[in-house]
Amino acid sequence: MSGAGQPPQGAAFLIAQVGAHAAGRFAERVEELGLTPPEVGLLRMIAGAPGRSQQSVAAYMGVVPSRVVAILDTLDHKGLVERRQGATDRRHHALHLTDDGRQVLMEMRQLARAHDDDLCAALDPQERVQLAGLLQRIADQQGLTPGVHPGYRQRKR
Amino acid sequence: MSGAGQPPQGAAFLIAQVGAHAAGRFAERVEELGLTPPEVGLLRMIAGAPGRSQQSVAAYMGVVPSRVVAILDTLDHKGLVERRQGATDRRHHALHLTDDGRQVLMEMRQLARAHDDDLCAALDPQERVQLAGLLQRIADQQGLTPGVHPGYRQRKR
DNA sequence: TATTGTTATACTCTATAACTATA
DNA sequence: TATAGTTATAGAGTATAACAATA
Repeated sequence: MSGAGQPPQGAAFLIAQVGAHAAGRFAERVEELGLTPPEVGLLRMIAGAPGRSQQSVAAYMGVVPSRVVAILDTLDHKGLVERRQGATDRRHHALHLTDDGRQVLMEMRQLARAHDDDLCAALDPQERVQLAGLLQRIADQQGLTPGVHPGYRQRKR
Repeated sequence: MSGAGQPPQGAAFLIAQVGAHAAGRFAERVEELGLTPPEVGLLRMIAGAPGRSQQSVAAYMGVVPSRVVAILDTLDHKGLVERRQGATDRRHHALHLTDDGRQVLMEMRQLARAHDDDLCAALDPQERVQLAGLLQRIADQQGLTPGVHPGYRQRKR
């Protein structure tokens, strides 16, 4: 019942704490679309740069190629993406969204906006921009890849 | 190689992205102390409120009691915590840090400060306070428990 | 021989459920 | 009968490694 009586948290802990909360809430929301966060990430990636190979996407997302196969299998099975076999090199599969995939992506973006609004309900619009600006600068300085969530990443070294 | 060409990220995504990065970096750091993030969380919890039972700690951290047993076993084996059997009710184990545990906790706090500095290297001191303030307000409004990282949480509903 | 994608396997983390000892 | 802690088990998520097809 009683608090832990600790000193005020540093920025790093707060970022990790609120970040994990945000990721969890987002996962709950996209579950209503029948998607998992890794699937959403892959969908967004393909939408932003259609035609890329699985190896390329795996490298960009920082996951192992076999992981992309697994995620892609579920998206493929749901009819949201297609793997088009390369004409010049038949080993390559060019990744594209289907019409259904584009539709789901739009719903997902709408949901993401609602998620954003809920999470930032404590802030006024100006503060929200301020927060995003500060975080973006940290992201840049830390060398994070834009649009890539490190949550489902390959272990380092 | 090319970016994904997406629109600028919303605050929620940035929080989750930078938060996951921060958690990952922190995990790498405490690994040098031979600790995992859940172990660190439990250490901090016991330090902040010594003598609590395992059930009480489990409820506060939002994890299942058997999870506390597992984390506690490793901390116990490392000689950082002790379970003192309750005098009035012998089912209760009152949790306390050992001298070694207090020592490790101090090292951990030093390490946390360095982590904080590294993560916020892009910001000046004033901006850092500003960021922490904005995040704290979100944490409060979202009902997050102070000092509890939701990363290793019980699944909801 | 090297590369793309795939399959098979193992490992880690966490929760659920059954169990024990106390109350 | 109920509660604190424990043990046993299972599931989800992810990586590693072996493999097949193609270059």
